[in-house]
Amino acid sequence: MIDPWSPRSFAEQLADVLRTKIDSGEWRPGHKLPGEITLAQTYDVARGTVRAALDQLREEGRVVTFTGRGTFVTPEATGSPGA
Amino acid sequence: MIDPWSPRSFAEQLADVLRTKIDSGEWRPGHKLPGEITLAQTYDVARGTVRAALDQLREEGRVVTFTGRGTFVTPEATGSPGA
Amino acid sequence: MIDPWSPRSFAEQLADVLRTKIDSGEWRPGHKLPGEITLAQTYDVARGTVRAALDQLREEGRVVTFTGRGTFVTPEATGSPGA
Amino acid sequence: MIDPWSPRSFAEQLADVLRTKIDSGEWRPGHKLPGEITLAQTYDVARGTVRAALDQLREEGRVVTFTGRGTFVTPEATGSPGA
DNA sequence: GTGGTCTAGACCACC
DNA sequence: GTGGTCTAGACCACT
Repeated sequence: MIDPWSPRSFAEQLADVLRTKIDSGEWRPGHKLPGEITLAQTYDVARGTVRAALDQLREEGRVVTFTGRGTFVTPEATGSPGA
Repeated sequence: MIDPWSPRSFAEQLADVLRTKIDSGEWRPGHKLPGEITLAQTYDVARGTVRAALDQLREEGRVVTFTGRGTFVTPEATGSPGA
Repeated sequence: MIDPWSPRSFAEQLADVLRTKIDSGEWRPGHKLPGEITLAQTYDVARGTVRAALDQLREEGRVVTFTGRGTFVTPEATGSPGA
Repeated sequence: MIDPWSPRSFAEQLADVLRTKIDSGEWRPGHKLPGEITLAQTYDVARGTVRAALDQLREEGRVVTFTGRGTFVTPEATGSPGA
């Protein structure tokens, strides 16, 4: 899903992928995201890249993270309220 | 009552729930709290998490515990003196 | 080992039994005694009786007990220093 | 170094050991303590017990810990200013 | 019954 | 790598 030839950075691409899951409703409000390591393995990117992508989503208010607990989809972050 | 997606840890959430019962006067001074095991079952958390929550309330001076007897609401811990 | 027809109380008899194990060196300094429940089952006496016997040995300085840890033979409590 | 027959709990004993290293100046201000897992292995106790010991030293102001970095001796925690 | 201590393991974000 | 949180279980003395 991450395209090395894309003009967008890995982090941006990963953020796009995750953002889509959130906005599409695949990951609903309150959903617990996979851990950083799992995401890194799943998309074959470095952990730093995962952190950069999550930083972006955090700034957008789509996810919130809590030390020792995990990263979660913000309750009000869904683009498709229906579904 | 414990929300895994809350920004607060399980222990903090449980402390919040218990603190509210105390401050609201639902549990009046001298009231004996449910046992640690009962609380763990009631809120579906581990006993260690219950103890962490009670540790917090103990530091706040809202409850006192006696080995072999239980945990009780401190005489001066109520927010609603009336009732 | 506890004789219902003995003129000595169950607690005294149990204390005698345990004291012998200590003084004889069978239970050496630092030895951790069986738990109260185990002792009660082993000698077929009530837990209160076990506590009474242990109280006696504590007064004699032969054992020390710590909440949540257990009861131990006092380091200097052996009658047979040799062994 | 942790004595199961001590009158003090494992956590207290471990706190004693570490406190001595600090107060004696063996671990000077700013010194980074071994990680929790290392301490657990070194003293053969569970990590939870290590954390209980560190909690105590933290309350005493002898150490400070930073998530993801480690636990360090507080600048003012030394008993032997010279050395 | 109660709380107190300890174990062994897991998964998490942070650096 | 680090510490932070949580689980599930054990055994203990105390009341």
